[in-house]
Amino acid sequence: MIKAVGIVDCNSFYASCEKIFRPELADKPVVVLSNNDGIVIALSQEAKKCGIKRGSPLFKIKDLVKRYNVQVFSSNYALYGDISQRVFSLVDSIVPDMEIYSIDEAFINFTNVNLDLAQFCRNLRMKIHKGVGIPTSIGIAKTKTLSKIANKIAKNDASLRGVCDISNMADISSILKRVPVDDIWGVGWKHSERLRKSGIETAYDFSRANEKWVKKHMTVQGLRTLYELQGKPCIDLSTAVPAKQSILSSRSFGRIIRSKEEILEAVASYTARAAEKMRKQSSAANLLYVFLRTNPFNQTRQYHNGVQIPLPVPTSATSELLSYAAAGVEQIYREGFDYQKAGIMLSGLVPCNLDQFAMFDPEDRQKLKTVTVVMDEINKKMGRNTLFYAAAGVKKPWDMRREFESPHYTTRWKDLPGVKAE
DNA sequence: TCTGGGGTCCTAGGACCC
DNA sequence: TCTGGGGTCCTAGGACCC
Repeated sequence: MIKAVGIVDCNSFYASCEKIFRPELADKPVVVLSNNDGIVIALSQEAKKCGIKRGSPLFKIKDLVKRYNVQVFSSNYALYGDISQRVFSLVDSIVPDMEIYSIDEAFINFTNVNLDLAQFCRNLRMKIHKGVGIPTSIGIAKTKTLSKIANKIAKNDASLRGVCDISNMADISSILKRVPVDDIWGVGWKHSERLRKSGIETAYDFSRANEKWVKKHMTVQGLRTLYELQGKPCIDLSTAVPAKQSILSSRSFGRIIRSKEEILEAVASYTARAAEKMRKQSSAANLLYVFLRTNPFNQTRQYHNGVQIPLPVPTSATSELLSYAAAGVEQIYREGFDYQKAGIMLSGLVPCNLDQFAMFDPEDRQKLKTVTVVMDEINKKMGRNTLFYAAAGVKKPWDMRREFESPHYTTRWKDLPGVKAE
């Protein structure tokens, strides 16, 4: 039996998405910023060559942007989500079995497949590039963790033409010796520091580390990573998309906010978004968590606080959640702070459609259901926030900055790219 | 002036029960 | 008032990912 797993990873995904509709940017440096145009979260190969790093605040790279004429974009998640769907529905139509892992990555199951995997994957890449316009890299190995390592090699070695297959290699120790511990999937900043202190510098060292020590300091998750590096699969491929267990909606404000009224509006708007996401997966929440905080990077007086509110009956109705969220804000808000961020989290999610209702329930659920369904339908058809609750405010002084936003080419009718008639 | 947002998994420790 | 082990359930917080 052949046991192999592949990972398809879109190169510089957000930056590549922006390039699709702007062919003249094909070989130009492009960066994409976080919400509020704060830091760089994605950058094209060309931008990397200019010396720009992921995570840099925009104000710190202003000079480089100017000198190299770097194209700057605010993040446009509607566009990225749509392109992602196109990429992976194409992949899904070609491969035997896959698991979407993130917006720009999917694992492929090659167990019991009799194919020249490298050749198959080179074809797959080509089809994605031709069909959607996104460049990808593919790594193939015996386990997920090793496939991530192979993927990195594919990205960095042009002679491999985007695909690296190490699934058949009898001895991969020479490869593992070249991978620093902090490049291992599942080993983050904290653990790599501790590992280095114990003399474990590379993936090879880690694969031979003491199991008890690893379990003690890195829990069973660390142990799984260790086995995976040894070629023993421990992290399953799960092709079904599991329902989310919690849903978070939070934002830094476009500017400092002091008044309770504006916080209430912002939180109401986040609540509406979270509730919408929750209904999309047919869940209802048992628990609502609201938090707000000042900017931890500033020297100003700090205040972080949050409150958990148990909901008497699991619900997904926006109007109902709004009133609990507002009560939460009332509880934790203190006058006299420069607030920078707020958010809400819905958790204790249970499967539920709006047809169900509890006995002894004070709310008129039939009415709530009708209102909610109609609003969701209209917003889906006409664009987000066509209909919204007044509690979310109209002026939105707290809304994020997006100075460099690209048009919503694929998700907003009026932004469809035009074709000029001759 | 300016530093993202949205998730998951795991464990330790407290509350509570018998 | 003091004494004890053992079990379950829940939550906060840490670590990780993209």
